[in-house]
Amino acid sequence: MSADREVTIYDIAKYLNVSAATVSRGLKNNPMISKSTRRKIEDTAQLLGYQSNTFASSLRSRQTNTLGVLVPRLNSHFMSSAIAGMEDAANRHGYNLIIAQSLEDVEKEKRNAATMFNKRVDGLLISLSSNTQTIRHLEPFFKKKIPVVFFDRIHQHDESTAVGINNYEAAYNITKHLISQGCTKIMHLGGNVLRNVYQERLNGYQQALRDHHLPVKEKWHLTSHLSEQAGTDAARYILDLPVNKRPDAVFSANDTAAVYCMLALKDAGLRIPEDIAFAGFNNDPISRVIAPNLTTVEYPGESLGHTAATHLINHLKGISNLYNTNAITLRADLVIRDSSLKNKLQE
Amino acid sequence: MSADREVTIYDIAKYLNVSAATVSRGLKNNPMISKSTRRKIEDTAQLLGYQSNTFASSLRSRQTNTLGVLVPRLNSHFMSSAIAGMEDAANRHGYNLIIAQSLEDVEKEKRNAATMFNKRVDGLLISLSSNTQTIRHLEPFFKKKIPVVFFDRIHQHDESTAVGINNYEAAYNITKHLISQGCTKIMHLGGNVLRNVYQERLNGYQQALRDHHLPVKEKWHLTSHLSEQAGTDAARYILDLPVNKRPDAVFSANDTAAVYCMLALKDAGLRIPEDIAFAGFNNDPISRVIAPNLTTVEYPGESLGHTAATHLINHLKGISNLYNTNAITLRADLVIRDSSLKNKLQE
DNA sequence: CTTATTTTCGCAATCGGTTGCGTAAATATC
DNA sequence: GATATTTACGCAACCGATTGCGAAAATAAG
Repeated sequence: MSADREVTIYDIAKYLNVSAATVSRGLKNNPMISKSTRRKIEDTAQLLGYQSNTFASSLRSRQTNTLGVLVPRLNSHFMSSAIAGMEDAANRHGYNLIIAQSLEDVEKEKRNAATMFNKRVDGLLISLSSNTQTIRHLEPFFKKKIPVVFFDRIHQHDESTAVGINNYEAAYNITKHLISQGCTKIMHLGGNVLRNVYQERLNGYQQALRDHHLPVKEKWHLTSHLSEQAGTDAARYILDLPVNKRPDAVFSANDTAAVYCMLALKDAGLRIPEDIAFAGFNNDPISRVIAPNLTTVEYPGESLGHTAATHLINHLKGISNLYNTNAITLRADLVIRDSSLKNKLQE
Repeated sequence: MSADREVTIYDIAKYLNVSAATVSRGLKNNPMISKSTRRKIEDTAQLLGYQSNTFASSLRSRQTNTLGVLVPRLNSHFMSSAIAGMEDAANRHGYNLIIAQSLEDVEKEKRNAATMFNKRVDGLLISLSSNTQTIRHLEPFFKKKIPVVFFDRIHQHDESTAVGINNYEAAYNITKHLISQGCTKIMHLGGNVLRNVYQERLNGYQQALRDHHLPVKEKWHLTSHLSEQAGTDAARYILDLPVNKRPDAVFSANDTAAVYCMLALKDAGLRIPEDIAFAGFNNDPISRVIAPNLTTVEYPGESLGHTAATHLINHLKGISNLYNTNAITLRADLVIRDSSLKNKLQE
């Protein structure tokens, strides 16, 4: 009854006059142990209130059933959905998640990676911070053959899988859509091109312009953190242009910037989509609240997280081999809404 | 150079001709070890590429530097902000977070609690699932003196602290505000009253009505999951009422339901706030995007998470004692916006 | 009733740090 | 210069579960 002393397999062993080895095996349903003693062990464990000690187990067996998750920020709709998906997949297979955020700071990312390594996570799920240049800080993982899966913000690497969408294609298609609506002066609000997602969205946007013989102007490409403020600033930028030089459409690399740009332009009296059409990216909840509803790209956070985690776990369980899979690309459909439908009346 | 063999303190010890005990102490900056050998140990650790093994440490020292976080859902703005705050606080003090979600299911909450216990978290941060009745599944924590901090969805308990806001007061004040705008028929969209937050908001709403001699009608109190669908359903409910029986204001226990109710009512031609005023709860991003902007209560997720985690860590470090603190109440101010300002023109 | 197999289990080493206690060396005290 | 303190470190026993290998017990084969 003493509160501090832990109940161990030795207590169960003593109680049943068997060895700790037998108890250990019995608890793990090892077929080596007879059905009857296995039952007795389980019953006694229940009776004594035994709780397995994960450390002791991890120390010896060299596996933790824990996955590390390293993200730039936790509090965005996309990211929290992705993590929800991961948690669901992990939980389903008996894994736990250790989560840390880099807050877009490489140094913190490095420290967090080191911590995860020290905690001996069985695998790592990572989305890079905006200013990460190399992934040398992940070397310890590669060296020790700890599987790494990149998601969303990817880095090409031979020994890991990248889970995401075809950003190029999505951006290309949404730009094409704007062009099909009669827009010819399309501006792009982009993120740091150090990150593949923003680089690819920029590329898709530019290629669509070129393919439709529209000019690619540097003035129409604004780079920012895609924050609310960035959206508002972009609106200011547009309003400061001479009226005849203003874009007739904006494609933003996320919904937040798009929405706050729209809000400011609406305040200034511009009509959407008549004066200026809008398209975003992510299908964030705010895109369905803004008036008019924002055309965007469905970025399936939850299933992306679920897929990434499941892929990692399958590798750990030996069901599949991660090293053979270079990339997993999820479907990311266009969600056409009123913010870009200039031809609505005609149709 | 063999890839599998781990570098341990014994390797460092052998390299420097000292004992492993000295290395262990040196690595932890134990003053018992001289400055010079401490430096040598650190240098050698660096040289050999030593990475501490957390399990071995946890096994012996009986502490994991890990906090368990158990929430109903990860992917809401409030919750992901709270977790971001916790992560920040934890990281600052050398703690890690293990996160799991109950998906509003008690059984999953129980299983997750057991897992966290087995993982020997140093402390637990929990927000209850909507249908949790008792907290017997947390008994192992209390018995073993593992500190538990409730946040948001609280349960009163002698040996744990509850971190949240004064829901009663906030609801009272926001209802009072609606009354001050001339509203007399105020409807309430509430959540499951099993959870304190929804019970208290309901109480505050009702008391405000009574204090202003307004009737408290059961018909004007809808209980739901406060989802988007619930908001839309509430709108349907309102529209189905005879025009002269319709409420002239809605106070929703969250912003999501409020916003989707607004959208549906606007579609039906009702004017906000002229025909029907609106107030929500949480200050979710969508509340600043909907037109007109939604009056709401600022629920500071990030600082709430930060506070809860810091409080827990301070207890663990012996800086303060959690058992002395019954509750921590954060400020939750009203955010008055256009959705409720009927007197705007007059003012 | 032997001998060969299969089942079922125990022994003991191991995983990698941590820590109470003891002691030699270094420094201080008178 | 002898004794009292302080400093710096080593010894060895843990922490609690896992697992290769060997062996006893139970069952099958002849």
